[in-house]
Amino acid sequence: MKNVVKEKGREAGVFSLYLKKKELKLTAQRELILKAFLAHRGHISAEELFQRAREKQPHVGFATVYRTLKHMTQCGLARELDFGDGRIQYEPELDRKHHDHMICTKCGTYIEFLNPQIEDLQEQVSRKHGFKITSHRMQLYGLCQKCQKNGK
Amino acid sequence: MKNVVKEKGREAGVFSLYLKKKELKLTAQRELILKAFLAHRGHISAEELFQRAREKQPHVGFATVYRTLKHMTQCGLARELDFGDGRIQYEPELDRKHHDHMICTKCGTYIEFLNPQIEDLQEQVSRKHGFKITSHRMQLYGLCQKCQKNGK
DNA sequence: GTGCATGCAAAGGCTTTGCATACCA
DNA sequence: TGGTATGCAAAGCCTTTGCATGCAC
Repeated sequence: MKNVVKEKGREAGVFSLYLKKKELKLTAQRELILKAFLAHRGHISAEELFQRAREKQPHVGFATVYRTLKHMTQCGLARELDFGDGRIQYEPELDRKHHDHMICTKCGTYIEFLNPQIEDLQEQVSRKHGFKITSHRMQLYGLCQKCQKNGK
Repeated sequence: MKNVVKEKGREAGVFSLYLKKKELKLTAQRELILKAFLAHRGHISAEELFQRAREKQPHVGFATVYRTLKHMTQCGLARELDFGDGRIQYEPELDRKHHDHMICTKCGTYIEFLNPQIEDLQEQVSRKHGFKITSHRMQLYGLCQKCQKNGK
């Protein structure tokens, strides 16, 4: 039988299944943090997610957010991003197409993009080296349109 | 090895010029750290560079290494790399062709590569978004040939 | 009930900063 | 000589861990 999870969304299903398999528990905090994470729909730092979780439930601890993010990453719900600013960013991953980022070094905005040709070439290059890719990161740094204009 | 000093290489020139321009001083420590950095010819962490500098001059300080790395990065002699392991790696940049990395997630070895087609496509994509690239990072994560075999 | 989960605080790892002294230009 | 640079240690950041208590299963 295909899909068993209905009203909760596929993510919640994935998460609880993952927890069950690992003999972990589905707690109120984990649900809350997952929900807040998904609701944000974009890059978010642990700190920020912590704030959002706290808005709903003032007792949530920092450590719990970190631990939950680890789990969400493990089961493929979240992806870690490293923009080189010294903190890890997370973004929802499940049911999102893979993509890369252009990051404006002036204002911090980012553009998501996906270029199939580049993805192909990455495969080709690694094959040539006998390397087996499991994931990749690509970030283009520079100036967005707006900042280019303002700079002049 | 006392008479070798004549061939200081272009890097030393770049560095002292940079220092002069910024009205900074060329100290023994800065020379030492630069030399150790260039001698290594590969990725190196601040910690490691600190060790190597200490071998030559036992009371070099940690902070000095960090401060010097900043300067070397500023004047284009070094490039910061972030492999996502929580520490910054540095590599010599001047007179080195730009390249990207494949990193084995099992044994940590890395392969450097450059694919002109990918570089072109990066330019194209960003142009399409009105974005002006100043630099980029691309890391492919996966298993190197050796670890693929050992895994089986 | 039994273990895992939580919250708090404290500890870790890497990097930066403050300060008195040392040293280059 | 004056202003940087240095070394040391302490402080900062982000993240992880320890521990007593709480809670899902």
